[in-house]
Amino acid sequence: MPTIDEIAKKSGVSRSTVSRVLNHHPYVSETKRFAVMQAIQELNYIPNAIARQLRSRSTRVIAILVPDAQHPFFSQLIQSMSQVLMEKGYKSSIVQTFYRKDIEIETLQLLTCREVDGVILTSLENKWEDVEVFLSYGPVILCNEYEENAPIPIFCYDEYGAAYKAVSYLIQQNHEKIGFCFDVAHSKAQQLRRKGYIDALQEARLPIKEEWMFEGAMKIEDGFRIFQQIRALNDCPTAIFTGNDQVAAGMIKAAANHGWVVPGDLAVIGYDNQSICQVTTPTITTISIPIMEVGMEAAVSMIECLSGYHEIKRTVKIFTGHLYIRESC
Amino acid sequence: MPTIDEIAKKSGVSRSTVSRVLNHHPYVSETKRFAVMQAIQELNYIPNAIARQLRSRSTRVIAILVPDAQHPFFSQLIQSMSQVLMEKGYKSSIVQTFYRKDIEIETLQLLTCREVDGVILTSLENKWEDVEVFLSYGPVILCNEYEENAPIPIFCYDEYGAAYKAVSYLIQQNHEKIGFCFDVAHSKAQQLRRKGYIDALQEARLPIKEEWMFEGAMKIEDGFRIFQQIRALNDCPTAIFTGNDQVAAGMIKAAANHGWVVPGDLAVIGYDNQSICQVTTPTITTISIPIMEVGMEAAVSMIECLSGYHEIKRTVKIFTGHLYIRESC
DNA sequence: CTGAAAGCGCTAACAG
DNA sequence: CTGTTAGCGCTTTCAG
Repeated sequence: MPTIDEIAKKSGVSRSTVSRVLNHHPYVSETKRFAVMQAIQELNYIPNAIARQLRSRSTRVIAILVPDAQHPFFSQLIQSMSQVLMEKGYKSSIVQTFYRKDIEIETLQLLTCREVDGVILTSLENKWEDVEVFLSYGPVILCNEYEENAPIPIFCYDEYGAAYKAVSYLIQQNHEKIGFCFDVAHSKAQQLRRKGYIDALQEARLPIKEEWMFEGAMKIEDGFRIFQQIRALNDCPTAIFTGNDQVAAGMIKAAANHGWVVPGDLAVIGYDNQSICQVTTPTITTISIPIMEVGMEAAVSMIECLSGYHEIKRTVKIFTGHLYIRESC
Repeated sequence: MPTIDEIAKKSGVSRSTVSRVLNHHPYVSETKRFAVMQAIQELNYIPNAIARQLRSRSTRVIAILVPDAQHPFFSQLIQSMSQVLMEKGYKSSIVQTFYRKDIEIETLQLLTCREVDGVILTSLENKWEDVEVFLSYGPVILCNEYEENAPIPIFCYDEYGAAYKAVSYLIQQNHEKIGFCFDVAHSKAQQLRRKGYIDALQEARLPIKEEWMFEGAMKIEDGFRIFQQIRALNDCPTAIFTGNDQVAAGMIKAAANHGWVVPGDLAVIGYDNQSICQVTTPTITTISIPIMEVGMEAAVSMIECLSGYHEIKRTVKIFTGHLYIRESC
């Protein structure tokens, strides 16, 4: 593995000159540039990235934190962010928290020790105070999560509005007993959704029952499980806002397997508008949100923060979801 | 951002001593260790990771190359690999090739410039000769792809056997016109699958028609599209080996939308045994393969290569898939 | 047990 | 236009 010094020696120039041609500086004579290029070719030289990073104090790596890379929602976010970052010459380091606080903090520490240039959080496991201390070390961006007063760029959905819209639609269909699913209780985004759900019910003077709210709703299997929980209830909801399409798909299938008719016996509404909505029977009515767009905007914003064109300050961009009606309610 | 020198100064020792306590060396007096620890605490010091990496010539970062992080198959692989790597103190840098040759090469170059310690390839876009040149710079592992003679660890599925098994099952059900889907033609794994498909047909003296083989089969939408292609054929197959569950799900739904009965009018068989198999109507008969296990083993193997316990040599571990019968054929 | 010194590979003033 | 020089922050001999 040749170093810059070997190139310098071989091409008969100083190491600065080699560095200059490497970095496309002007003011290098054609002769020397050529000699250097040739040596680089011959020795098959590639500059050591770590040494450069130490010098330049920048790694061009962005950490993207997700709870679970396997979930379609997050993998879509990862895909869109990575693509934008790559196009701009940044690499993305994906870290899964598995909903664990400690992993989130450890990753933020990569900022402190200069191993990454920035961090994009797609969920928030810790209290904001515990995250805030890292802000002085580099840009942190919130995407898909909301935090009151956080002085950073935030890209999120109108969770309140989406839930309100979904539940209102169910009410409009004459449902009076409506359930709600969420993933983790500590998420602000989920709390906003819950508020939308409750407000819609309250305005319609419909019953609000704790036993109609189900935690841990992320995957198809959770849909199976929650259907069983519903079935076991004395007083079952007739409609449910599942919070994501995977859960909706699982619930629809579990219901069918037990002879329930969807939407007749149980109306189901999803969230995200993923492809899976189109392949279940019945197909899934859902909240359509611009996942890729949000990922891309967050990535662009990160790059802007890093280019230092403007100081990092609180900006909140809220993306609106709209109801996409199919067959499940 | 304090450096090791500031800690040294503050705690009244040399920078070597600070380094020693940082690295849990023995032979540091309790008094000094304590003083250093205190200074670290007070100044909130975290060692600069890049400087360490430059010194130690190791980044503890593994690049994981996937064509598309959004596809459930690859996101499962990513998840399992990342988890194992994280547990062993490695970070994973996910790079999507989007099936592009140049991105694959660029990522392998990260090995050359020491920015990553190893590379795991979950697909292979370039000719092997073009990848081989990077082997001298660090461990490269093949996972989910096969390459004759590559002198590296390979973890893959018995693609030939799986396809043969699936197609034989369809033949057993008295199908005589059987179609085949694949993602990209240059993949060795896909070529092996195709061979299994063709051999099974040949042994049963069944017709082999190029027009029953469909390229670009990756996602639900591809299932929709390929169904349309099938429908447009003068002579339609009565059964199809879709190569992945997403495509199977899409095809089943498209068929139903056009009044076809699955499996009556078209028998469909998937691959991967993902959760989606359980939510379609009919549910999907598929080839079940141990995706997570393969990912984990590949990650473990990478760590072993890096620990240098044994030299890197060709090892081929083939995982067997088995037929998981549900309703779609 | 501890400190001085050398250097990982590269960049960027600075002075020609 | 080019070379010398001084580090980036850390680890690790090598002598005490």
